[in-house]
Amino acid sequence: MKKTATIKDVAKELGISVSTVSRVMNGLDRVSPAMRKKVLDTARRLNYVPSLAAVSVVKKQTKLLAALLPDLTTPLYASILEAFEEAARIRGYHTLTVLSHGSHEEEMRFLDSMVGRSVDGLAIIPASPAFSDYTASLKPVVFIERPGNGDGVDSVVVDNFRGAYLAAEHLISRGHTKIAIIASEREFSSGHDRVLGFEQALRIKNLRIRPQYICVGGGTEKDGYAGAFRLMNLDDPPTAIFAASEPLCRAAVAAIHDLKLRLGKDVSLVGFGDSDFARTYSPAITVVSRATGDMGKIGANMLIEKLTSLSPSVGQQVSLSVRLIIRESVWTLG
Amino acid sequence: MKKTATIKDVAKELGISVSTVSRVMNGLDRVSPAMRKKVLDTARRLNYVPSLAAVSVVKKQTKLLAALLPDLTTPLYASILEAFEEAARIRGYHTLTVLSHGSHEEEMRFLDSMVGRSVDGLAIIPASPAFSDYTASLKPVVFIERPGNGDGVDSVVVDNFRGAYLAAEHLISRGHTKIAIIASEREFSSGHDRVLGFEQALRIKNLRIRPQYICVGGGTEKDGYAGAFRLMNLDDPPTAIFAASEPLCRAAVAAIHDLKLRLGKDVSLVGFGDSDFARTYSPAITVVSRATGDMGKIGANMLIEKLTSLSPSVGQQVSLSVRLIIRESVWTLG
DNA sequence: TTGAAAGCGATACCAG
DNA sequence: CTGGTATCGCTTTCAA
Repeated sequence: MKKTATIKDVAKELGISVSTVSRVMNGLDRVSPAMRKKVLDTARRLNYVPSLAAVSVVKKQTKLLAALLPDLTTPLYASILEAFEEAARIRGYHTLTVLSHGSHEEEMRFLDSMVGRSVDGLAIIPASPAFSDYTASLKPVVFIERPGNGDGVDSVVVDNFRGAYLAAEHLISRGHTKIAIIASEREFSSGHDRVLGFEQALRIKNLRIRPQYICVGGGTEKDGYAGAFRLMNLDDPPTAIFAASEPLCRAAVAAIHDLKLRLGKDVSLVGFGDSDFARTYSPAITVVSRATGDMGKIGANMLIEKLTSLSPSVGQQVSLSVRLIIRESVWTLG
Repeated sequence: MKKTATIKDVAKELGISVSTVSRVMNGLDRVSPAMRKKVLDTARRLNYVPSLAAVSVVKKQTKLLAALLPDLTTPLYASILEAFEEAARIRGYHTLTVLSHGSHEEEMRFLDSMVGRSVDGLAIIPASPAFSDYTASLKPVVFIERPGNGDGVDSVVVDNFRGAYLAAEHLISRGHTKIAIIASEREFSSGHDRVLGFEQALRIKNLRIRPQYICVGGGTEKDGYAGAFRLMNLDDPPTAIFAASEPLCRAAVAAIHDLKLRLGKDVSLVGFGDSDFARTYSPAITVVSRATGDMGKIGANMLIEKLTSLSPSVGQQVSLSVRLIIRESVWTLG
């Protein structure tokens, strides 16, 4: 491991002061072109790069952003982080990634460890509903995918209500009246909003909301499978299902398959969230698609804006629009 | 933003020296229990947490690991990073994530930016074959998923050769003799090894390797689709296909579907790399599964071992075993 | 235009 | 056991 040279090494090598080297490295003026060149040359020759650690001690900023998210195997989160990292890097920031695995304890541990770890700002995809405003007083924070519940915290979320509304509306427009929903309550706000949007569509179209068609429970594939199974075994089963998350959608498909029902014929389906699965399954599945990448990108930009802006806007809430991707899993009735 | 207190604040508050505060915070002995308690209390009260930036200036270590990978939308990479982060965090390290998006320029830029950014070690999932030994002299490095090509660099990879061998062998054991492979050459070493393993199995079983069945090209879904399409339109098409990567497998399935062929009946298929898609498609797809999480975990542990060990072993090569998950996409011939 | 010196936040050695 | 102080690598007035 060749050890990196320090600013002193460069200064000594040239018999000049460290101040000058510092000026050159920071691209400040007040330094002669000749000197500048000499410094730059030996810096390169000695393989000198300023230590960010030392810089951040004095400058009190690290060009480091921390991102907290539940996991990376959920494509949604991976996609958000990917866009976040890219947007951050473009603006000169690096991204520190921490996974909470859905545990609120881990989330709190993260917050603690980020106080000392000098990061400039925090991006959080909460796993638990209970994010106190402890966060707000700490460092600049932006919540992604779910709103934080402190006062004046920024967040960028997807329009879950409207997404669910679109899904139900689509089903209704295709002649369905017996429509069920499988949603997760564990997803707190987002899951809840999807149920509301769904019900709103039925209400507006004057369809009756049958309690036995509202299947709200866990968010795992297992839960979804059980839910779909129960729904299709009802005396009067629905003709269409809205599966309000990717795993639930996958599970519904599996249940339908196992029940020997033909997807898109015996029963129609709309999912929430696009995926390779929905895209390539046969029949391909109609879904509500959210701009997942945008969430990460906008999140990063909002955060950096807060860091650099002199009058940081606070309490900003961005809600991203969704769109319906119509494929082959919905049958036209009547 | 309440600004964090410094060690001086704590010392001043108690009218003691910073040395003592430092000792307490670092859990050193040589400090009276009474004093220890007093310091701890006021530290908490003042919301004091040692600045890691300052610490790393003097200690020359940051407890920060940098991970470079092509992207996160590839589930394999996301899975590796997830396991890496967790293993690292358990051992007290944080993970800095940087994405190369497959560009070697980005990879080099990463290396450069990591010199100044004080990170203790580097984990790299190379996107390009050309990783000079520039890396070796920089900081402790471990390569994941593909071997680095410097001398004495550590790496943890999957046994691609054996995986492909298993896939072909399985197909052969089910009576297939006309077996094709769709592989990517862009995946350099890993793709190459898979072709070799595949051919080796045929050779050992005394099957002829027909050049027109060896379909080596790009790694995208588009490439895979074209490949499968071509194969099945041959005068004498294969009865089985080994798709040597996840996207290629998805593409092959799509092509087979579009050709109105029945997967698992008209044509058999084995994929490389498990996925939700392979698991939930109908028929479910037989695949070679690699322990993706292990790669990240082992990678992190190897790296940390190098950092902490007094006599770091170098040039270590770990090759992870694979296994075949038999599902429904392979038909037993006559 | 350049240099000297103070300071950032923390550690560690040396005294007492 | 506790305090003083040099030091880490770098930035930033303030003089020259």
